[in-house]
Amino acid sequence: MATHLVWFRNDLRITDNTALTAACQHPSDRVIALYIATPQQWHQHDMAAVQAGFIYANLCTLQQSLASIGIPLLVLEVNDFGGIASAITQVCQQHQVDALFYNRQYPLNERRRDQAVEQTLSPEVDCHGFDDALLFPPMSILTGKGEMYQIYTPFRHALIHHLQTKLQPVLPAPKQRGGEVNTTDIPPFNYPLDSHDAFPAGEQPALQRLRRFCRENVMDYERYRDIPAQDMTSRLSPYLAIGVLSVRQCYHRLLAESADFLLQPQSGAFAWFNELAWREFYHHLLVAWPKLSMNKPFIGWTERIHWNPSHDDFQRWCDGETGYPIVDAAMRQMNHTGWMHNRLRMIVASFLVKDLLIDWRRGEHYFMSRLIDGDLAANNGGWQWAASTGTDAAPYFRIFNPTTQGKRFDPQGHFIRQWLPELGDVPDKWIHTPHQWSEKQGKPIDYPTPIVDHATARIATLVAFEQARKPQAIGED
DNA sequence: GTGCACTTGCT
DNA sequence: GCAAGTGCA
Repeated sequence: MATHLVWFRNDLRITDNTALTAACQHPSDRVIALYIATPQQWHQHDMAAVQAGFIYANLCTLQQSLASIGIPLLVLEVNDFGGIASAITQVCQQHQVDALFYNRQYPLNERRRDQAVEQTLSPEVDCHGFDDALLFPPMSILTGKGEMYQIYTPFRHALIHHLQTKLQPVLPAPKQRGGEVNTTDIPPFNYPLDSHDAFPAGEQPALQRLRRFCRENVMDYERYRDIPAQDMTSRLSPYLAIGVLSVRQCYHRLLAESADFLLQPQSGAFAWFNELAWREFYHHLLVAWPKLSMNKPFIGWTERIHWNPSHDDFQRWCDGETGYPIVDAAMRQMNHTGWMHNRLRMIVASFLVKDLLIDWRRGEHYFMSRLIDGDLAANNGGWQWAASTGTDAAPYFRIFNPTTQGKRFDPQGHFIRQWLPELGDVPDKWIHTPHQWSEKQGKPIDYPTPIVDHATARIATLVAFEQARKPQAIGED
């Protein structure tokens, strides 16, 4: 009989958990689980209080579900990654652990942390890392030249090929083992913890939501996903971000409901699959190009852009006080709920970068500090896409018009009115340009005038990008 | 080399 | 129509 320690990190579930399953392979072995909170590290990574609260809530349900299969959960708190190796060593000595099991995390700091742990523990403790967080391990989906893709569409083609030939099945939760496990309440982390009713904690609510979405909503996803007032998105991102749900579970569930969706690129199921594929793409990218984890843009020359350093402009964007209703409503949705509709994320990101000419990294960090589904790879990928600094050739001269976007995706202003009650009197026709209505009527409204004129800002941004791209053209002749 | 294609737009 | 390059097969 051996003692196995399962170290939970971004995989707070017992179903389809590769490391947990491996640790439980032999019924006679003793299995204990461990989670280590790292408040200092979270702070450095701008983790949102809603996400920390969500982790805490899900850890509590994880403790229960682990107890139900006879596995006790230890929860420790260590300030940062530096203290983890010694903390785990101590646990291993206390419980006479023979082997450590964990699912790999791919960002740079996490990989370094795991290396340090393995070095410290070996050879007394066998360490087993598993690829579990993605459909396929990073650097396993490659071009003909053996390199990671830089363009999404060919990556997706290769991904589909892999899915059809070598995807792992979903793993069931391990069978119950050993005797009863007593649980005591997990003390709250030494970190701000917020919670929100919109995302109930636990694997069961997550799986229910997944099943329901794939059964009832996904067919309409292509048609309605861009309408924030409709809210036809899956709302599964918070669960995926901390691993309450696995992406394999999502894919298999989708396949169970729409067996041939890969043959129907127009279907809602395919559109949603695209989102899972984007997640996969961005995670693979982050591993292939470490600079992406180091605050660097993918396209080098964009480092030469002279960003607007304004603290005030940035703050107004953060607070939803820009005078562009769709932008402000979106920011207030995020500030109040910890979540923002995907279409709106693109709109507000484009606005910060292309209208205010503010460094995308400030927006990226702000998003992380507010989002319940904050995920380094997806968030960075999304921001670099919006800022035109990323892999895909989203030409920088393609700039969202916030008013046009608002009219297209929230025509009657249903979403805007939800978050900007001060615009209650503004007729639908003017809901995207309330200041114009106000002037016309001679009625003041309690809402800011636009922080910038879009047409003017657009030109300025084009110039700033063009100058950065061709610096030698300046001052010559 | 050679041709095709490139998330979600805008004036 | 833009506008321009280059990743990928």
